[in-house]
Amino acid sequence: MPELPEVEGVVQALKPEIEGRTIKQVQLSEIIRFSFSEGKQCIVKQSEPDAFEMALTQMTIQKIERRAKYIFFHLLKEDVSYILVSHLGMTGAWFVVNSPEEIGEAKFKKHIHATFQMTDGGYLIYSDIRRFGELRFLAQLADHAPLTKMAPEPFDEAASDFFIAKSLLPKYEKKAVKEVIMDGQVISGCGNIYATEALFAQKIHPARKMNRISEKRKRQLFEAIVAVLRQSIEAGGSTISDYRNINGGAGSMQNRLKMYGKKICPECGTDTSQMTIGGRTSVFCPNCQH
DNA sequence: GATAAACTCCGGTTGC
DNA sequence: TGCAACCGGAGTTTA
Repeated sequence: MPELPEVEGVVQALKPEIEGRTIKQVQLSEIIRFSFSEGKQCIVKQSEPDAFEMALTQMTIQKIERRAKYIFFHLLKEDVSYILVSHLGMTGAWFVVNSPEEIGEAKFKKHIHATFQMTDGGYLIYSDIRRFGELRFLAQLADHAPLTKMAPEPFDEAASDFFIAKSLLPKYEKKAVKEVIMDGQVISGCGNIYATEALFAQKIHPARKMNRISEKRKRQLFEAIVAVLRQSIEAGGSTISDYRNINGGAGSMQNRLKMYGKKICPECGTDTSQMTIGGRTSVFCPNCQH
């Protein structure tokens, strides 16, 4: 499942391939169309499928950037700018190919949901096995309110102070630390994998209440999150489950994970424990983490 | 009104 | 071999 480092890898791979190119034609899948006719917004949000395809035709992709776990495609048509917001959900993947047939893995080829044919030939393709991802065409980010409520990028100078301030709010102070750090309105881009790793690195129990952690420890935890995110970006992300980069390739961070998905603590050899926190499976060492 | 918990989307994977 | 249970970002709905 793609988290911030994986999305960063996708964006870095897409940039040289796609920036500056113009979309000739867009084709959405029959599943998207059928779901829409049933009243559901499958992958494509806030737009009718026909309107989405029409709107993106002749758009030039000026710039691609990552924000939290989102990909922003900055678009331009007839001097007016727009944004295509993409979230990969659990199983979304982008491919840049000369023909859709080039997608090697059957399960990705089978679940193609958006095909962007470019004016210079070639295709930008969005595939999504479980359809948890989203494509949202907007005139401006404010047209989707949650995007304006995101915490700053964890690498921003102000992000640590932002985290401290948020953690003191009544809404968060009595919650489990893991639930808080995974909230995109508190810290951007920290999903289950990296929250698990950072809490283990800091020997903090994932269920510990926020108000039972000192400011100093909170700042240390924040730094641990930033460190593990940076390390993972350098390693090309974690290849777990259905994440692939745009070449269908794999990162290596999964080999460096110390607690996520582990049965035994690598530090002390104790069997790890599991519990559900904020609706998510959480792994920790009952001996090391307090 | 603010907050929280429940619910929704889905198919590959796992376990019986 | 078949089949039900399970999992999870982020948004929406219900309590």
